[in-house]
Amino acid sequence: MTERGGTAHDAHHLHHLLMEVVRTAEFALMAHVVPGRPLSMSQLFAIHELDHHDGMSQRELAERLGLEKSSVSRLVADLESEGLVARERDPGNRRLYRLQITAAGRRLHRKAAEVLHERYEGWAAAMTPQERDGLAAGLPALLRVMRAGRG
Amino acid sequence: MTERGGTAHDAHHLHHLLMEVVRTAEFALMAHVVPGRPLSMSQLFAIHELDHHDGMSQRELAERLGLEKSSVSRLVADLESEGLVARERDPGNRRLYRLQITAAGRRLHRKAAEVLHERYEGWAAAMTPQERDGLAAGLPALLRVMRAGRG
DNA sequence: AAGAAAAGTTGTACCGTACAACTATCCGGG
DNA sequence: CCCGGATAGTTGTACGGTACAACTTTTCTT
Repeated sequence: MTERGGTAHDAHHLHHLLMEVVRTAEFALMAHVVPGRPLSMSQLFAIHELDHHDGMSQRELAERLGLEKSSVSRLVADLESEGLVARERDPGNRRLYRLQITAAGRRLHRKAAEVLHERYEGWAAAMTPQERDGLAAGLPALLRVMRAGRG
Repeated sequence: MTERGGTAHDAHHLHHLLMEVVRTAEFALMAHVVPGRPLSMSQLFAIHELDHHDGMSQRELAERLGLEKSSVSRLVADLESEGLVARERDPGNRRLYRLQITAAGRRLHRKAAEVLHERYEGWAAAMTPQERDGLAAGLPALLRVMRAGRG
């Protein structure tokens, strides 16, 4: 790694940091989100989307989640079997489902959001204001540039 | 942004950001690291560790990677079968291996580091200095607090 | 020397995912 | 009106990455 200019060292440093974040964050974020109910990140995302956009089709959900339709088919089937979402065929187009979160699904989502909120607040409290501000500025930027790289 | 204990909004905001980062970063980081040779993140980590600490045992590697010894056993067996690492029993304690990266392993690591370095520099170039500095301060802090959360 | 501990291996299972082939429904041009 | 193609979803299957438990081999302790 030839050090030329200020960013070369940064690059090396941040490359390690990023890999560590990827390896650490999923667990730190997702572990024990809801006490008796293990939730995968995709499940949580799905519930979140469904709580915000009622009546989505599975195709649309798949797009939002970045998953294949078959994966979503099974994902939703799971959630349905636990009573977290309801699927009804669209009467005007019986090919597609109108997905609706149930009351139980909403409760779960609310609970998860609560837990995650508290978790984040614990983390935030353990950071300095500069660190928090740094993240608040840096993470969106990071997402922006990572996404720009590969459409 | 975070001053005055107004962390509630931040918490919500950053919770989403984090989840997005987790979902985005692995792909953005790991895709096409070495042209003809798909590498998992754990494999890359392993090669990195082995290039820095010669003669590690599998147990030690497992610790560093945060993986179970059986997973590492198979991981290393793979790398060995591709000629990227060599294992020899320690003559002074034949229970354990002394893992050594091979010349080919070193070349691969160097290549991967190069690609990732360029990739990061592309990202860095698309960020403002504040954003870069923010990440440089925020990511280590994030790791610190996420790790503190669990033993 | 006996038994516990340590390093690694193997069998098995699970989760999340993708891809391909399939069914069911709908739509538009002959 | 019907048929071919598009669209939504399902099912079969496979794979990568991981963990856990049971096992072997070697070493350490008493």
